Amino acid sequence: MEGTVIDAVLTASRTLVAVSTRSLGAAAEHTTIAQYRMLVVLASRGPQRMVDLAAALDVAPSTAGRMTDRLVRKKLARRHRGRNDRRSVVVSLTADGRQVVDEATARRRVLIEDILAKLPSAQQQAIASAFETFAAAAGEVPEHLWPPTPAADVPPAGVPA
Amino acid sequence: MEGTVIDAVLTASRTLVAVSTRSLGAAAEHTTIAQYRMLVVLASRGPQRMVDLAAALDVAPSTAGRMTDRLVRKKLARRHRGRNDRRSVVVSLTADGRQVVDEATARRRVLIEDILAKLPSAQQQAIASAFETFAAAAGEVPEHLWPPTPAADVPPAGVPA
DNA sequence: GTCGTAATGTTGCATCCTGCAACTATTTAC
DNA sequence: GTAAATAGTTGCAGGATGCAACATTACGAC
Repeated sequence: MEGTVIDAVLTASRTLVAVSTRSLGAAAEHTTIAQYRMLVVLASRGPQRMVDLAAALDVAPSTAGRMTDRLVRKKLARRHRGRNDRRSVVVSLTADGRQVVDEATARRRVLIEDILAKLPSAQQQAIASAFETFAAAAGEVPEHLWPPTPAADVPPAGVPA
Repeated sequence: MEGTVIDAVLTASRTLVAVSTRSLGAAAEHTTIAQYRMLVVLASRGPQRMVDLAAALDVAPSTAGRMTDRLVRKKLARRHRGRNDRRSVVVSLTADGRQVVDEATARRRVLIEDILAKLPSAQQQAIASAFETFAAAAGEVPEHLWPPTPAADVPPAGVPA
């Protein structure tokens, strides 16, 4: 394959990674990147068991558990006991947690918009098309139907207390 | 501005952030992401004063200092005393440090190549063009002339010991 | 030249992130 | 009904991070 193409993607990659990082840095006052990643998973996939959450984040269950502790302390997430399987713990977003995710995404949009605003409309279209193609090849879910599930901000089913 | 364009970029952004993360996870055995970021800055900008390094990474000087401690312990970086300004400390890469950066970049190239390989050549060209335009608008240095300076792996000038 | 101020790093302290190993509570398989 | 697998939590250890306090060095005003 031609190296030039990869070079172009690699360059843009650095840009976007930087944008994402910045959108968080200035973001939620005291929400860390790790915590934000967890919020995003919960927002996009809905309430998750601890194990699945850990797997989605690619961290050890103990890490996911303690991260959940902190999010709960900040009222960004909740812990529920699974009723089918009483071993399991289900973590879900609170309204506050959802808001943090929404705001961060909004900030990122602004940063990207600032970059695109420098270009004529025709080039913006070309970029949209190319980026869509790329994301599709990578098997990513397109933004306009993201998050995949509305992710109801409630426990999976009636939980006693 | 049209939301669709931003959506496309945002989607591709998630893809690339994931790729970058993965290229490190499997990467240097015990080099963390933070350490890797520092190595990249040193590789791309050459030896840096502690203050500038901290600014480039957007962390506090104390963090940069302690991160440098760890990199030095692993023989990936060196500490020098500035001779013009004896307050300053200059950090530079060792050959080992440079190698870590090169290997991570190579891994990332492979991941991106895997994605692009699914597309016909024409689309690859379109992607290259669009990504270049985007990166240029963001003011990023293109990959084919990166790192900007050869970043000589030596102290800025004759340092006594 | 001397004194006050600014710049550069480092250290102490607190908090978060992380993984591994050990342990408890449940569930499932035989 | 007991053994094995699964789900979480806790103890322990090390890296990442920022803020405040401190020592050194440089620079500017006089």
